[in-house]
Amino acid sequence: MTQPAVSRQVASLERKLGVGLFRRVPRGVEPTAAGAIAIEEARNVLDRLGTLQARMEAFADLRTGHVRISSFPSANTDFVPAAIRRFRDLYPGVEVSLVQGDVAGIRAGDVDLAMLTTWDTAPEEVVTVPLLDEEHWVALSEAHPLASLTTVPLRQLRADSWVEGSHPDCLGPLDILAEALGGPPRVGFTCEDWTGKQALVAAGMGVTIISTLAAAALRPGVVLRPTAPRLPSRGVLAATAPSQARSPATTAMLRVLTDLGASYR
Amino acid sequence: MTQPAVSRQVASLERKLGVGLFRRVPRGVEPTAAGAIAIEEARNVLDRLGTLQARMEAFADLRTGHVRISSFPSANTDFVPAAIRRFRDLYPGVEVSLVQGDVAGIRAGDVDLAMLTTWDTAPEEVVTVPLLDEEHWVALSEAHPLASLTTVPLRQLRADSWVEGSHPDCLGPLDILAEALGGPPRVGFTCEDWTGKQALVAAGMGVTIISTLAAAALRPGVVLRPTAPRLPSRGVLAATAPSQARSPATTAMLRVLTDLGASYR
DNA sequence: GAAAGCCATGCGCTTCATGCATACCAAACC
DNA sequence: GGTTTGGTATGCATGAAGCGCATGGCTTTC
Repeated sequence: MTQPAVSRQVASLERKLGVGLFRRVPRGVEPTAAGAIAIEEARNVLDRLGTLQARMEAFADLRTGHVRISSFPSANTDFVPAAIRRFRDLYPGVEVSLVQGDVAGIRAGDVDLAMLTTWDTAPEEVVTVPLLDEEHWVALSEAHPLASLTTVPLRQLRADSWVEGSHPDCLGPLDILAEALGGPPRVGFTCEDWTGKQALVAAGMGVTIISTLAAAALRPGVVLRPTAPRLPSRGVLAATAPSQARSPATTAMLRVLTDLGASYR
Repeated sequence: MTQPAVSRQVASLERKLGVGLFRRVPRGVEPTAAGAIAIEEARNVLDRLGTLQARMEAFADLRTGHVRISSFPSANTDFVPAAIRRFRDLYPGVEVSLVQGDVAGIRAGDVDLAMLTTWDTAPEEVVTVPLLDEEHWVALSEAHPLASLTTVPLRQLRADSWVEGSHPDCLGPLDILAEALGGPPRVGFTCEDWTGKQALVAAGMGVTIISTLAAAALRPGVVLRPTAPRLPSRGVLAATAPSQARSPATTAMLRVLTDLGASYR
């Protein structure tokens, strides 16, 4: 800012306030009593503007903020917790929540980032980013007659009892499984969580399907085997608001998720 | 301010800060976490700006401030104290000082308002405002032989002892007095202050000249008489910086002085 | 299905602020 | 005493930024 500009601004301010702020002395200017107070108060104003900007930068620089993630059981087994762990190491000031809710929560403002699979349908207005592709294996008790095979023909599981979950991704698209089996699976148990399902399988009470993400927390006594025919793979996605409506923390979390997803390949 | 202007400003601010401040929801906007903080801090900034303005208005509205006046003994006798009294009644928040210094102090910044007479010379760059014209009388002891006259011929005071002060305005231009007397006055005493001079006069130790302003505090035992020929009158002025460089308090004091001067006529 | 709210954007305009060059003033210096 | 120097105010022209109006797009509501 050049000197004439300052000169004008000061003169204009003096006119607006109706008070002289500077006395013109031989070798420059000198604040009047009012001017000294004006300088003091102006510093206060600048200080406040500074803290405003600093607090906003804290959001932009990820020293504070909040990300709310909705996810699904198999992603919660290992992938999302690992992402949260990495995120908190990188940005300890940012709060991370795992919330109940689905992808519709993004539009409603209840969720910042939703984990999805390609078997889900995403609304039009959210952006989905592919993270990784996962395979499906059949999970058997290590005492199961077919446990010694390297690849399990699905038809031979026709008579087995199947453990399903309430979440639709638990056994995958049932029609595909039914086709491979040669008929609808015989569902012996329904269990919400992976721990319970694996416990049932380990106890020899049935077989089930486990995907890559859920396989990270495999219980002793349970073995995984590829199937013939192969079960279809499934893409895992993250859904967020479009980039201009995304918070810096959400963007950062998305980056952590894609990085982590890449390392899974 | 119209809605599109606000919309643009918010968008621009969000771009500058790198943080979204409002989420666009179906029926309007809603502050984000960062936006809520920004609003809070913005209120702080506005508060500070408000106090800045309020404190400046306190100067403009004469609820605070400072006037430094330099004056001379006869004006200090009654006129200036009365003006200060009236000023403080009108503007109790404004501090008033009587300072040592002369009209040169205005330029130097030590004095805001200087009392002058037409017998003084004022620098070019100050503004002088006439307040009143004062007459001069001869002061005699009430026991003085000429005290019974309504008008005292100055020639008859040729042989009297005169009391002068160190300040040049005490006996007025000596040459005029000398001409009226028919010769230089015989100076018997020199006394700085009016009280002392009047005491000497009351004690019959000499005579002196007293002007209108000094006459306000006339001591018992001293009488004032017009002279023949009449002594010249003298204008009393106030000198300040030019109006655009004047503080509101100085302007107000100048107004009080002119009002009070007018009431002296 | 139509109407009403509400935010974002294109467009044209005005206003404000800035920078450059310069005038002006007083002090300091040779 | 004249000249140089440090510093502020002003005329002028350029440039940018902000505003208002009108409009578009989207959603909710009657």
